[in-house]
Amino acid sequence: MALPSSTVENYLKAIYQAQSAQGREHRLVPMGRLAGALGVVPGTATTMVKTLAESGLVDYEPYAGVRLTPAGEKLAALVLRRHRLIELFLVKVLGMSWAEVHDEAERLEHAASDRLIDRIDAMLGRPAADPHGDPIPDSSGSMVTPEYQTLLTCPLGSPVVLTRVTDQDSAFLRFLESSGLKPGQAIRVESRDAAADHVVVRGKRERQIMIGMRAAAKLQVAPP
Amino acid sequence: MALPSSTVENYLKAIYQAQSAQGREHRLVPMGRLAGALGVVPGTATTMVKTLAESGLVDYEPYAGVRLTPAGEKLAALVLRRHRLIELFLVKVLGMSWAEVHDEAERLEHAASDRLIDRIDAMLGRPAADPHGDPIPDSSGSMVTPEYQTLLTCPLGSPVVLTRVTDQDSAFLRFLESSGLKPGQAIRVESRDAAADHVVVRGKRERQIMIGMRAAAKLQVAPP
DNA sequence: ATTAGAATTTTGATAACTCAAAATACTATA
DNA sequence: TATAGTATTTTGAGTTATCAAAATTCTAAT
Repeated sequence: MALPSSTVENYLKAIYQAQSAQGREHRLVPMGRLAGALGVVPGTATTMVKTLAESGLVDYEPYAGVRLTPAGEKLAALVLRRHRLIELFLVKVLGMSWAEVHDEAERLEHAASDRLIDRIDAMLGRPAADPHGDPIPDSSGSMVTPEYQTLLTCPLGSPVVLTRVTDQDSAFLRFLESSGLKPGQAIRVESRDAAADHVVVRGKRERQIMIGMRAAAKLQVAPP
Repeated sequence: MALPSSTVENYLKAIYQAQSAQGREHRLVPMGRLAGALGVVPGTATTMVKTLAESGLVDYEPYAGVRLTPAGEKLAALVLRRHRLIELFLVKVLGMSWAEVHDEAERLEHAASDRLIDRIDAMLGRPAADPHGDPIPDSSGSMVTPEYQTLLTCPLGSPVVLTRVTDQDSAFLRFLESSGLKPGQAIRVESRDAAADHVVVRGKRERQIMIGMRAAAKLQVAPP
């Protein structure tokens, strides 16, 4: 089969991510959601998804949604692998900021050869996660996704380590960076106040940070 | 003006390179040559060149050929800058082989942002030339192209330094690499024999290498 | 069960790039 | 200067990916 165009890669990636975002397994991604994620009108997504279905990369149920086939899932994982390795490389080797690498990787992921990706992987020591804590699939496309607690669900008061940030918005990332809230950082949740819709976190050098609950749900943590 | 598509960038680059390859200045590049360089049929090149002319990037004279305008030349130089910095980066930082970086750079040059390119440039210490000895334009698009002698024209017997290889063919590059003939290498031309169509070079560790004259013309040298 | 409203699909166009092959213009030689 | 041969341009058509807006289908509330 021919190389997938970068458009195809983007559709597969978006479907993959929408599927993971929507709870567990075999859930169909509705066209509206997919179109929104890709910044196209729904009709465009419908058309494109039908051709992906003909290539055997997705299962498509009219009026219901799409789901990746195993073949599509593998391809999507390889795109994510490229994306995440590139992000980590840009941060670690080129010293770029955590917040600015996403868009860069978004373009480079379609241009980098497997050979280059493998060099990068080797140079970084076969890392398990990117700068956001997102797990990096291996070269066969398989990935282990640990289940973490979030700032909303972890025990109060105990020390935990920030492990993953599930939002790529660069303003949000800049805020986290300026607050010292990067993956790897030891923190603890001091209090939660549902009425005030906030969580208070004690971070780096005992600094106290207040975060809205919506945002707090995007910060995942693990026991130290 | 909108970002040029990678197709436009490739046309400009090809015109630039054809112009430099064809001796001096204001020479028009014929459509056949351009089409050949880009791997498209001549009719395609004609059509595309007409739209480039409408954008003010080239001057087009029907049946005669194309030439870059100053605007087109600047854009082309910036593409070359990206290409050459990426090549050097892949060799120096990622340890890729001299012969394999060209194709990689060919794709990455359209995806890398100015910001990334500047990081790379800084990390490499604002280099003047890429692994082939091709000069790297600065960020304003200007470039100094030193005039070198070639193995066919340099003095016989005197030590010289290999400075530039004007051929990207990867089989040729692999041959050079295995012969120790990389830019920077000190060598001297021992003899030339027009009848036998060869040049004898004394290279690294006094090793003797024989090269056809066609190939020798592609190796440029400078006084040590 | 109907039906209003939302989501999805269809239809008809468009833009960028390409090719094949016919038509045309150049050029070099006889 | 006529013309054979080559290079270039034109024409007509195809591909991929997109949008706007009309038509259809689904869904949830009455």
